Amino acid sequence: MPQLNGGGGDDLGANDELISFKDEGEQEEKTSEHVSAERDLDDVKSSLVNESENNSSSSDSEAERGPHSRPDSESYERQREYFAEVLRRQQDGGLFKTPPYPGYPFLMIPDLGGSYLSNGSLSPGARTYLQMKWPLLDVPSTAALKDPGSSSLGPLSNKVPVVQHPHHMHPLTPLVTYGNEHFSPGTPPAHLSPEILDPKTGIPRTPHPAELSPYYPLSPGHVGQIHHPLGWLVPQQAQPMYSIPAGGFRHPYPALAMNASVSSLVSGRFPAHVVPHPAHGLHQTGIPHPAIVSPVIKQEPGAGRISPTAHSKSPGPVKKEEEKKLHIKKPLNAFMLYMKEMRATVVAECTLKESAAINQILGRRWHSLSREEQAKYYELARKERQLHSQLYPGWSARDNYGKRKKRKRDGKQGDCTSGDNFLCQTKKPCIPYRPPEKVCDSPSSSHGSMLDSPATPSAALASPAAPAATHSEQAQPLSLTTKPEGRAPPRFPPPSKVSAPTIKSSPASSASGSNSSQSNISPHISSTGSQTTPLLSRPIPYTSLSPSILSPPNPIHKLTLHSHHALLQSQPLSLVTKSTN
DNA sequence: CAGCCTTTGAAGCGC
DNA sequence: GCGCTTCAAAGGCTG
Repeated sequence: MPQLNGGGGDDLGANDELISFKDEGEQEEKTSEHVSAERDLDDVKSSLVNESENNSSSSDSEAERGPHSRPDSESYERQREYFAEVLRRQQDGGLFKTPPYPGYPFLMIPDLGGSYLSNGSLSPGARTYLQMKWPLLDVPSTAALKDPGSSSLGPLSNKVPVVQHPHHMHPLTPLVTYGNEHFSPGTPPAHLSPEILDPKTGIPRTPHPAELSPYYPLSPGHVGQIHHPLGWLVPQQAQPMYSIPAGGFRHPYPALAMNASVSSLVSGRFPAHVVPHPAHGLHQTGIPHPAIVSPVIKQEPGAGRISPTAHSKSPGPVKKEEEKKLHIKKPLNAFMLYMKEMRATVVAECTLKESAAINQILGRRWHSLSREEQAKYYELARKERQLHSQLYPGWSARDNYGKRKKRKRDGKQGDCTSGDNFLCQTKKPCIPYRPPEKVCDSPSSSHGSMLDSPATPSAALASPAAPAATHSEQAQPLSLTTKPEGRAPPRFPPPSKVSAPTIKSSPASSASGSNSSQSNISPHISSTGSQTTPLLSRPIPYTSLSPSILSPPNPIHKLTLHSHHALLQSQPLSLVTKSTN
């Protein structure tokens, strides 16, 4: 299993906080394998990369030795250059002219414009190394690496050898939610272009996205690998929320991952260079934000589209046109992050695939989460919004309004006019969603009475981690119409009613001030009973699903089950969940 | 094949 | 300030 080694290199400076990932040699071996594929191109006998990788197992690390790892390394001056370059590149997009540190995967980009040595090998300066600050967790089959297409650097596809380890998610993994379409082949990073020359033509070209960032090479199939849902959050790992993970390549903001130190992320402070150029919405590194989606590319994922535009040097108008097409997605909220994280688990547990059903379960589980657990997601969401706003200062959620296909709201409302006005009072009709063959679907019939008890006791007891009180919260009565009967009142009483109104702007800040709000919870609990109003007499929604399934085992939940259903409580909730299978 | 379903939260808009 | 709407993810389903 992979291990985390705090502090990848003493010389990393800002990178000190990065975690060097070393898989007991396996990692480096695979990286070496990766590098070996490059040799098809430059036919290097004494591959510096390989050397560094092979030597990395020795006591001396490349990081420590720097350029002097090479026997012919001469001068102190060169060593100085080396570290200067390292530091500079760390702040400037992660490209190295010298082999990166061992333990960190990288892509070697031959710079054919550079000079060749007399022996035919590339001079050290003829390579550019794209440092991956997050180590490779796994490397794909050699077949993939030795794919002819990958032998030439240019076409390093998105399938570059990065596979996320299923059990170690990057803390930000759930943030990488902008789909795989981000890597739109277009949008050449201007400042990187000079760094990469087309291996065939020698003409400067725009690097393929995979060359720029390996953080998003995962196919959708890889994304859903099962892992401990909160593995990266659990305190015992003692990792900061935004620490570099063991497994994560898929940083939502690759550019930031490459440029901003973790501490900057955690603290919320962003180096000036992180702030993107407002004009085009791309980070300095040229790596598009994952939230940026080009509709065009989304429709035609084929790589063929890349580009005339990308390769052609015609910057001007065409480029602007493409930029106009960029779609910056909204940052994910806490629940979305949670869903991303937990979906695979729920799918595995319940053998469900339909997102609607899964989301129902996740919704219940979300409410059953402890305050602290939710707080983590709120914090993540807050940071994501923060990053998003940093990257796209001028972006507004309004920009995306109407970009989706218009929903058939008119149709729905038309239905309302036709009858069941009760259902029509809400945006979401209270029609239970029941996937046909739901293994996880619980004994809705046998335990229907469960619905009468507070759906999520913990929700009633635990105060939120302080999400910003939102309209959703304030409009909770509306939500109740789609929730189980007896659904707990809003866990997060509107600040305006409970605490300082200023909380709304900052979930995190409200989290810190949640204590004050917590004291106001019990009144809300008591009000639960009074909630048995017409609203609750509405058709029972999906929540016929057993709470034991919908909610993860939870002490509070157990307690409630005990009080309401001693029979069920007699067996562990987890068993109850399993038994449904 | 576009849109729906389903969840919560964030944000925008109109009143 | 409140209520409503839209969008964010996801993937099967539907017309």
